[in-house]
This record gives sequence, C-alpha cells and structure tokens, in this order.
Amino acid sequence: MTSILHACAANQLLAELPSAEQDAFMAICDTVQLTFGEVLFQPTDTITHVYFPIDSFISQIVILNMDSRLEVAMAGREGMLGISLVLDIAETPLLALVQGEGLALRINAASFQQLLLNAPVLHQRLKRYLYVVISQLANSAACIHFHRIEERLARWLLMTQDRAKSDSLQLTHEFLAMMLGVRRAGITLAAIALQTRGLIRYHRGEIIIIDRPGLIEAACKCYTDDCALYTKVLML
Amino acid sequence: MTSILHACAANQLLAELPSAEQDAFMAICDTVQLTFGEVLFQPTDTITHVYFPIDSFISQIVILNMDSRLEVAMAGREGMLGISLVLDIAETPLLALVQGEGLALRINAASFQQLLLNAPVLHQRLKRYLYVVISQLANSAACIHFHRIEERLARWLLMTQDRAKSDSLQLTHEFLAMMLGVRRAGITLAAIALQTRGLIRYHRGEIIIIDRPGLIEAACKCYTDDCALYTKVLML
DNA sequence: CGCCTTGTGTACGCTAGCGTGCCGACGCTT
DNA sequence: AAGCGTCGGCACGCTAGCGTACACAAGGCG
Repeated sequence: MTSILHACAANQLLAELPSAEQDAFMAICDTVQLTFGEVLFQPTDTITHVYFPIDSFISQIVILNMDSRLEVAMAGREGMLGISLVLDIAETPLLALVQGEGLALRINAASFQQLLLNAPVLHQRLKRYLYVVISQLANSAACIHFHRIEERLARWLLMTQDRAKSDSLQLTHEFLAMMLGVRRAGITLAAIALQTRGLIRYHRGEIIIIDRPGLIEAACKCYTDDCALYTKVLML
Repeated sequence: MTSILHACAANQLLAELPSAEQDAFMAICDTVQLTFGEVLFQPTDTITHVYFPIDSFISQIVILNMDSRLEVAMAGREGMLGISLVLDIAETPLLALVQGEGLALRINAASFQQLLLNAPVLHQRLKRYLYVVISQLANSAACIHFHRIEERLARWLLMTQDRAKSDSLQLTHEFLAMMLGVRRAGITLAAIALQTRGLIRYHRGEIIIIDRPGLIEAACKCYTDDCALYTKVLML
C-alpha cells in the first residue's frame, strides 16, 4: 500500500492531490511494467487505458504516409499518455512507443473518465497539462523546421535524461534518427560533434551525458522554453 | 435579428445547435469586422475574447526567438480562435493574425466560459474541435519537416481557399514566405512551378486558383488528411 | 506626368541534409 | 574460438533551400 502511495507521488501530475482524489485514483489504478519497444497505442486506435509513467517514458510519434516518422511529444513522470480522454475523445492520432522501460500507473478509460467527474483538482491539472502539450506541439513544429540536427539532438537528450533520471541512455543512432526524422548518418555526425565538444560520451547503444550545462548550451532554446512553460502552467 | 441568425449558422461549429444554446449564444455575442493584418492575440496574452469567424480567417503563428515565424494553424468558418478557454486557460501561446478580412462573432471570455456550462452540445463540439486542432498540429509538424515548399504551398492555398470561399486570394509572396517559414524567393519558385502546371495564376498580390483538383494533386496528402479528420470528428 | 514604393524574377555561391553504400569493430551466440 | 548480426564511421554525389543582392515592373500618389 505504501508502495503504491509512493508510486503515486512519483508522477508529477498526481503529486500533492487532495487525499480524497488520491485515494479514488489509487482504488482504480494498477501498476504495470512497460518494456522497451512496446507499442501502447497505434494511430486511430481506441484508447482503452491511460498511463501515468513513474520511471518509464513514452514517445509519441506521427506517422506520415506509412513511411516518414517523427516524434512530436514525450511523456514521462511529468506527464501522461491518453490525454485526449480529458476531452472525452477515446482516440489518439499518434503512435505511442515505450522508449524507457519502467513502471507506470494504468487506468481503464471508462474508470478514468468517471474519476475525473469527482476529482476536480486532478481534472483541472490535466487540462493545464493538455494546454502545455498543445503549446509544446506548436513550438516543436517550429523547432523541427528551423533548428539543426545537432541542436535538436542535444535537446532530445536533455529531455530524455530528465525523464530517465540517469546520465546513461540506452539508444542507438538508428533509433535517434527515427525520432528526429533524419538519417542515421546525420545523427552520427551530430553525436560526434557533441562528443568532440566534451558534452557526451557514447559507445555502441549507450550515450552518457557528461556535461549537462554544456549540453543545455548546445541545445536550442526550445529546451529551456519547454521546461519553463511546464513550470509556469503546472507548478503555480 | 435574422442576420445574426444567419451569421450564426455561418460558422460550422455553431451550425445546427439546439435552439436554446443558439439563443444563449446570440444573446451574448456581437458581430465584429476584422481587418487584414489585425493582431488579435500576442503570445502569452490573456485572452479577453473568443472569435468565431464567419467569412474572415485567422492565422495562428509560432514565434521562435523573436525572429523565426511559422504558421501552425488556421481558423476560419470551420473553427474558432481562443480554444484554450475550453480548458479554462485564458492564455494563448500563438500570435493570431487576421489574414482574411471579414466578419466574426465575438464573445467576452468570461461570458463564453459561463455559456459553456449551460451549453453541453456546444461544449462537446468544441472539445472535439480541440482534438482536431491537436491532431493537425502534430501532423503539421511532420508535414513542415518532410514536405517540399511546392507541396506545402499548394496545401496552404487550398486551405485558404476553403476559408475565403473565393478563387481569388489577396496574398504576396512575402507574406506566404512568412507563413511557411521559408524565403520569399523560395515561394516565387514554387509559385512559378504551380503556374506553369496551370494550377494557379497570379499577379502582384493576387493569386487565383484555376484548377482546384490539380492543386489537390500537387499538394501533399496532408491537405486531404486534414479535411478527412475534421469531417470524421466533427461531422459525425 | 513622373516618382517612389512595393512586388516579383532571377542569379550567385553556399550549407544542411539526403540516399546510398561500404567497411570495420564490437559483442553476443554457439 | 569462430561466426554473425548489429552498430557506428565515413565517403560519394546530389538536392532543397538558404542568404543576399540586384534589376525590373506595376501601380498608387503627388
């Protein structure tokens, strides 16, 4: 029981809820282990469950014409997956891919919607979270268009580190290429550049962040902007 | 009075509402004329009014680092401006620029939120609209990244034509360049290509769509996908 | 009428990133 | 220990689009 309580507090959207809401949440959620590469939703799937990651994290990916892919959002312990249920829409336009293994709290869609009716604080918080997601989507569109691979890679590594809470990330260049919508060779060049600058070290499927402040410097301002927006809207 | 009624039906989000909701809406809205180039919201502005365009339309633009700009959404008679109020957030992350002159219905933010409490059909419809906007934002990010200027320009002209309901659009290459986040010269080349293919004709600030089916062919599939999504979510 | 602002055509060299393909190195499996 | 699949480095020519700049044309205005 205390482990669930602890787990609950481990997702930022659920932290410091009124105890009545937290109890109601705990009563209907279960804890699941997400494994790397698991696909939680396919585009146009009906959402059957929502997820609140604890130490896992999930990439949300647009698929264009069956071949081009691009990550447009990420959900870790600061967020959730299945946010469109807040709008009473049980569908998602994005592919949800588990990108960091770990635990998540899961709730059945119907129970979740029922819960929201009696959990005004959580409901309001999720609406704010949705606003943040929308803003970040809009910013990402511009970031992806205007910024260079190296800056975007730095940003992506920082965002991932925040969610993984580890300096060591298990990632291949191939995978990063898919996330950023670029060539594998493009990632290699950017990674070499970041390594040469002493910001990261990497080796066959593992990337280690050495100099986080330096990496923030190397990333486009979108990273800090994103963090600032989240804090402003959700931490007030 | 009948003119307001007519105007009301002229925005698709308001069409065929239960008469009680429509009456309530009409009681608190007023009709305003929007002029070309008018800025309705600045990023991080507090939203004081929401707008339901009738024959006007509005570009929503991300501003990155004070200099790079990119249109990420458009609101015409099929949509509204100020949608984040549906989430009880009276703020917008985007610049809202009147891009097609014309009429719009305007409501004070507080009245609008009050109205939503007693207008379940409208409320539900706006939540669906918000879902469409989110999906389109995600798709746009990928479209902007993967598709070439010519395809994007074709798509943009089609979207604009839908909202302007005219074959003749008052647009300069300069303006289009800002919308698509590219060079003015890049637009000129794309426009020449489309004109050579007999799809459009243009002349000093005016673009005329000659062959709409051909233009749909020339545009990326994102155009028809967007339309299909709107229809699926809002017309069911 | 001529001026001047605005819009468009075009040309220059340049850069980021593409598609592709190949090689070598790592490390897991047998 | 050998073999093989995966991963990363690198190189090739190529393209889209960039920044810039300049010239010309259209059309509003004095």
